Amino acid sequence: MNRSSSHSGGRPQPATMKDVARVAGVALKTVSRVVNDEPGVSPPVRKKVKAVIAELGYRRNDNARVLRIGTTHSIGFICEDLGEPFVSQLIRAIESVSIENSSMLIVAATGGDLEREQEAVRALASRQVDGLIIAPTAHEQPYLGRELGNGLPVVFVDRPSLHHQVDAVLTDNHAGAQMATRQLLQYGHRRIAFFSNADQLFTQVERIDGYRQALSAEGAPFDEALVCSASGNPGATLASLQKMLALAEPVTAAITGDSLCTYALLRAFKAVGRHLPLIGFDDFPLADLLEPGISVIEQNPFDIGRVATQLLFRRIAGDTSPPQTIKLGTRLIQRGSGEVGLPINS
Amino acid sequence: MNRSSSHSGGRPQPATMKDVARVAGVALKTVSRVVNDEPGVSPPVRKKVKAVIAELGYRRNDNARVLRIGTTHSIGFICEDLGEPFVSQLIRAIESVSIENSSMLIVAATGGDLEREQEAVRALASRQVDGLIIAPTAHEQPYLGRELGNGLPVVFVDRPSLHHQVDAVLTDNHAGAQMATRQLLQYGHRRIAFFSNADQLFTQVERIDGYRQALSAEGAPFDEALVCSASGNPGATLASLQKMLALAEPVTAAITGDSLCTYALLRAFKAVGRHLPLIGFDDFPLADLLEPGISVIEQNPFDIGRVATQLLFRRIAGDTSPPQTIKLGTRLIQRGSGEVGLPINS
DNA sequence: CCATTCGCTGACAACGTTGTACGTTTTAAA
DNA sequence: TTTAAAACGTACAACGTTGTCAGCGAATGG
Repeated sequence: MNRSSSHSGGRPQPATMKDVARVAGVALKTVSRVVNDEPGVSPPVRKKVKAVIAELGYRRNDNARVLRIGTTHSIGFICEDLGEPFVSQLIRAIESVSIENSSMLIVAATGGDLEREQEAVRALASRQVDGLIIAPTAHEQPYLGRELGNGLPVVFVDRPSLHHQVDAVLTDNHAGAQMATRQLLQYGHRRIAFFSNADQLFTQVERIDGYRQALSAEGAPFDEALVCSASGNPGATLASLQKMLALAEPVTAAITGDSLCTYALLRAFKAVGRHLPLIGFDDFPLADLLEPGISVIEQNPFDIGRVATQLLFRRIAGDTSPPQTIKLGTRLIQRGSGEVGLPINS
Repeated sequence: MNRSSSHSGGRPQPATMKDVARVAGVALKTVSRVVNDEPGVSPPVRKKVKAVIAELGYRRNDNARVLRIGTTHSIGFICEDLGEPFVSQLIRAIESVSIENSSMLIVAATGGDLEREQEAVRALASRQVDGLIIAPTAHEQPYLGRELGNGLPVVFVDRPSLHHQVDAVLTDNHAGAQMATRQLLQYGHRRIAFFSNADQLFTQVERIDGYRQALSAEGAPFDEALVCSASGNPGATLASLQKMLALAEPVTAAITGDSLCTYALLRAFKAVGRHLPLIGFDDFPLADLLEPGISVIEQNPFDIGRVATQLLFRRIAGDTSPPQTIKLGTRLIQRGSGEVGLPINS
């Protein structure tokens, strides 16, 4: 059979070490030594082998290698949607740290479906990834026990695992929301709305909780009527806003749970012809160019990814200290030259 | 040695088919048949084997499988920066089509370094990916010959390969820029600037070329002084803009080469206190909420990724028709209620 | 001159899986 | 009952690589 590189139709069979050995007239193991830069091969033989390798276009088959060696030098990343800006920065960081540790990155999206999440974990585990980074969809990962039991290192990002003792790297959502709320309270606001898009989502729950806690710490009443939890939908956001403005004690400021909510609320502001002081979770491009500029609580997805991946590689290297949860701080970026602090009704 | 799942310290050895066979008291191949749902195993035996699999937490080792079967069911994606919004949508599409074809996606970033690009191709090829999607950094891929010779299917996205006969899926940058230019010309503009961020980049070259061609088709002179090619840098953009405004025949409208340029130019507008009619390449969130709304030429990175990946899987399936270049159209999104069409100097 | 070391090379088994070939038992048809 | 075929089960070799060990000649030491 033709095992050479370029000529003849069909998909040519790539050359193997055996082929190289045969053509070079040496033993298989000698080729292996040359390929892996191992000592014990005389310069002339080494040169000859290298020439044949180039001639045949030989490339080492890492799958066979893995079978022998045991480690794949690859990690997996599982999330809901690879297209989100937050995830995009996560991936960038994960890949970058991964390459530093000479590993490759396999990504998988679940679309928020728990079954696909399980399927992804199964597939990645079958491929013998050295470790897994998961931005989980749900609170529970019933399928994860087997993998953890098999010793697969796993780090959660953005959201924790509630039922497994696993490393997690999260944003300090609670503190971030508190910071935003306190800021608005400090400028005299008492009727602060919270626009969230999914009130069962961990990050959103934490943020609403921080908001709530900051309110009560300042003696401001928490009002269910000032919480909108369908803010992914622009229509629902507008309706909510109108309702809140029509209250006996109308809303005077707002916090949004993520950038989609911020977008939706900004559109609602435009629709009602009125702009309220607003602090949004997540920074977004051009936030400073809008009139007024939008203040935000900035998370740092790149850092989350970086820290998580570094932790993962420590686990892969054998670190068996107890699982830890790392919370990364947020930053309040004030924009709009004090808009946030405008007195009520201005 | 302990090959069971959970107890005992250290990293436990995962169970193998051999272990399952031994514990279940059947032959290796019988376990293989059960695992792969092949016929030829009686229900009681099948049940017994499944029970042992669950008991030992056995999981098939796909690397060994690959060695036998030959196909890894994985594809690779190589780009400059995994964090770009454009790339993010590409990945989303590629992963999605990949999963439909029961393949996983391995991603690699090059940071624009040709050597790392080569390294990534080498690594992915060594891992025996079934195919490769590349958003190339440079015009040349000197290293690619070996892989193509070895029969590795490759599809380029966003930018073509100039020296290899390879499939490519691109945006019709030329037509998009022409469309934008014609639109501005139609409203009477003759002094249209082009703000690009890298004039040697394929996409930017194409766009400038389209712009240039549309100008000359309408008898409008092309003026080197109206082209800024360092527009990634906000400072340079501002300086350019000021220079263009100070010309004897000053600029009256602008086209930007990508969203970063758009951002930079918008900031420059703000800095000089003057807003020119603008059509930007690439849509961006909130473009409609700015005052005035920003018109854009919209590309569709998701479609590019989808089409490219579908093409790749056709190649993987054995399609040997000649390499093709697919250009996807753009769409002009008009915003700002006619701002684009405002007469000069309004 | 023999014994020992050293540098180089090769034969072979193993990694975990699947395809092939061939037994053995059960079932159905003659 | 006999015969054929189906159903079930097993043994073995291969996929491409690397670790182990042994062999060989030459150089070194006594």
